[in-house]
Amino acid sequence: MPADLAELLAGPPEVAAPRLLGAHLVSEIDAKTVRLRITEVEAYKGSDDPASHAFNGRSPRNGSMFEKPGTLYVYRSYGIHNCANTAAGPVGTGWGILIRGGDIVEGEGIVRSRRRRQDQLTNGPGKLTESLGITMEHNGTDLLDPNSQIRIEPGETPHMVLSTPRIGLSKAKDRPWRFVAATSAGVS
DNA sequence: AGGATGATGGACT
DNA sequence: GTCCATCATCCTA
Repeated sequence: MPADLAELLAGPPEVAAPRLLGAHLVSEIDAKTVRLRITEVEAYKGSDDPASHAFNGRSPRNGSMFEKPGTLYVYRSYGIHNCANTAAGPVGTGWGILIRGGDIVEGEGIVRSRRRRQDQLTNGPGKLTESLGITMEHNGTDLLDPNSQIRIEPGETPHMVLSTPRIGLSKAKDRPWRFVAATSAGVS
């Protein structure tokens, strides 16, 4: 819960990502509001990061990650799921933060109507986008604009943050750029 | 509780 | 043709 999200996201993703934990990801689609408290993120650092989609430069697919910090980058994963990132860092760097998980603050009924499975609702990047109704058509949305259908808003600071290697990668497994909010109840 | 697998689209060689 | 920043389901135990 950075004082200023725009300022935070303008910085390097491995610094901004852990501080994004606790912020809210809000979707307001078809007059249905879902609000999540972000609990799990991963940093990707463009041309400095072999695991990043932006490692080989800008392309039609990853273009929105090169836009201003706070721009939503949605990509299709394994032909089935959508995953949501926010652009970070100076324009043109291709740095970004993948939003992997969150806790539902508002709109659980909406989420349940969108998900077939009724457990494990928002604890993975594909599940999270399905729960929020985020699709490719939202690619490029300004997450910092209060008028956007998909937004990030300031939230609460987690008590503790854990960092681990990122999930599902074959490259750059050494970077501990996955960040998880730990509560007093425990972690995962 | 944990490992294997199929689904499926787009980017890239 | 191959490689995925995944998920749900179907096994074996």
